[in-house]
Amino acid sequence: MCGRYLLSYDLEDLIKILEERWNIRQPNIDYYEPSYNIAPGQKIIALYKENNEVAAGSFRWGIEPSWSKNKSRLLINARSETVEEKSTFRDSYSNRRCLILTNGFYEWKRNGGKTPYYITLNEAGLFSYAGLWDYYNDNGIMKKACSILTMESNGSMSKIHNRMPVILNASQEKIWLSENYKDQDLLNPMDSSLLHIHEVSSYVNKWSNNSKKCIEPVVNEQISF
DNA sequence: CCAGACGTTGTT
DNA sequence: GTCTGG
DNA sequence: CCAGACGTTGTT
DNA sequence: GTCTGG
Repeated sequence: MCGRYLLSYDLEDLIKILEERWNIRQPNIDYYEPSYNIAPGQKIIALYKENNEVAAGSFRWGIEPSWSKNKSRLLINARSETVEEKSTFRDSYSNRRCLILTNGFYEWKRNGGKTPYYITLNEAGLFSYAGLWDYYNDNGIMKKACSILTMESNGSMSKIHNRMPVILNASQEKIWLSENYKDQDLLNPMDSSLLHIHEVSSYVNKWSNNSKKCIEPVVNEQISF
């Protein structure tokens, strides 16, 4: 699963990357703070198609279906295996795919307790998760929310957790956002040998802890006699 | 037809 | 809203 | 995802 | 345990 991640670039650097890599000149970002600890419900940045152009926009992390009575139960993930058939996601899958910008995520390994790990893509810097978006009604104002697709973990990721986010490479990103995307087998693309993983401290557990300390490696102390 | 679920994860 | 189950 | 709350009434 | 909030 993917329930906590980061996007820690300064706004200036992020805007530069958006222009160089996506030719986005006027990102429609109404709120951004660099974060080492993005939690469900927060404002995040994603790329989506608007007027047939790739645009950057602000989204809430967590889709809330229009019929939902329990407004606080956000759908932060969507299973890639079933996204085409589930009524909650099917329309978004057809018409509202997005790329959720990131430079790494966290996963907790259950082992009696829970140990957090920081996972990133080797040398890639900024990358993205395949996502879906939909509108939600915020006191009469329609706003955008999104979910991160998940897939079965493979390789070293499966030692930590059985699920991982769907990560797309540059060419897959373009296909994912294209209007004529059909089922091009993009939902299970990541070879986790490309991922770099290291243990971090439980400092990251608390969402309000938002600093570089979240991603600092923990070296397990050897107990010597 | 109406009633009830509709999502994911982890844990049990 | 839309689908499934009875 | 994890952390933290989880209840009511009356009085200040 | 289960729900809410970030």
